[in-house]
Amino acid sequence: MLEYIILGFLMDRELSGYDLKQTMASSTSYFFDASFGSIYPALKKLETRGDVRATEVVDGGKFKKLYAIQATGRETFRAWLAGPIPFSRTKPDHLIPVFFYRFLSPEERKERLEKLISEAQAVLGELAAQEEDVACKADLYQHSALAFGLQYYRLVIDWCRRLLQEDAVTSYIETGDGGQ
Amino acid sequence: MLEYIILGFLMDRELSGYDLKQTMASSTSYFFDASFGSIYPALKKLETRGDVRATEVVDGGKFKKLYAIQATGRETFRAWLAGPIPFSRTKPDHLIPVFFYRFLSPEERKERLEKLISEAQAVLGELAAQEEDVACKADLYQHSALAFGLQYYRLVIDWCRRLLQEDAVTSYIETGDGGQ
DNA sequence: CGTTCCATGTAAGGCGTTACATGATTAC
DNA sequence: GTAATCATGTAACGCCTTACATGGAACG
Repeated sequence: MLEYIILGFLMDRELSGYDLKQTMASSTSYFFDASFGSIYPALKKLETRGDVRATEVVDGGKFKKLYAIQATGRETFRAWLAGPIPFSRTKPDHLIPVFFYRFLSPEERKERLEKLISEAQAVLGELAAQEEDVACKADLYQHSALAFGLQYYRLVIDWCRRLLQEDAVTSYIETGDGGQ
Repeated sequence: MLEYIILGFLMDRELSGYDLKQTMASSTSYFFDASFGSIYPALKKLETRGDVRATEVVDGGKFKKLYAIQATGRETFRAWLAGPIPFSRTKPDHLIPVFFYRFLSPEERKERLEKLISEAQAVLGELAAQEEDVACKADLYQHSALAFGLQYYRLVIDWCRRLLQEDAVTSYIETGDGGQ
């Protein structure tokens, strides 16, 4: 996962390991964050694979290794972003690809979001079923945890639907044909 | 984490590794789940430590190892539940202790929930600040991810407040003094 | 009599963290 | 001059997953 996120950030501009850490801290830290201990080895691995290439520079008297994404890296990233991303119940992983949705076509985005909605609805259905047979044997706190789960998945679904709508409007404005 | 959750489930009744897996699947799987590959070694570790004790039984012609929590195990669990649990931004870990809140006193619950609220508010504040300086340079999708974060933390805060209130009412009914 | 479910466990490996080690530059 | 920040990296370890290995019982 980390490797793809790094590639995603490098899609826009060259960054060092330190830059990546800072970028994450100020943009994705509420759903994804990584330590230096995982960022640096990940960059090394990406370089070995040829997905990125490092340039050693001195910027303002400071030594830096700037990593630039290569053609194969862009391909790796695209393939990951366009491919199926397993739905996680225990982490808001669905936010990660969304962060990079600008690299997908309107059709691909629509497909992804609709899939996300159906997956979230499936879990919501399960939780709703749990709520019924749990109402008697569960205590206030277990019930409250379940209530959180229900609200959480409703939030996910509403949020996806809103994004789907906004995206359709934006695509319409940009292309004049609603992405058809 | 897993070890404590196992202890939490064993607080009520004896369970086997298989039972634990099933119990999680039908109660905590939307915020916590574990595979057999982690459950069995965890039980072994807990047994070595003396927190649980196993009894081999034959139930309906099927071999089973039922684990019973011991006094030291109850103490271990209590200490974990009453102690500070690091706030995670990337996982809804805050739900885990709540699931076992019945083992805390009303005062402890109140303290925990208030702390959770203040931690969530701190993150919400950060995200709100991000939203302002990000509004121009972020695209629809990055902005949407941030919007999800904002709504998520609002949900966490509202949910904590509601639980805090419900808990106060329940404690009042049960003890007749609101837990004072 | 084969498939599914019950039930326990191990081995290898992935993916990440914390703590450590190093050194330059900047700010006070 | 010393503390904070910038910057890179390694080593040890934690904690979990997947895949595998095994075997009995129940269902049709």
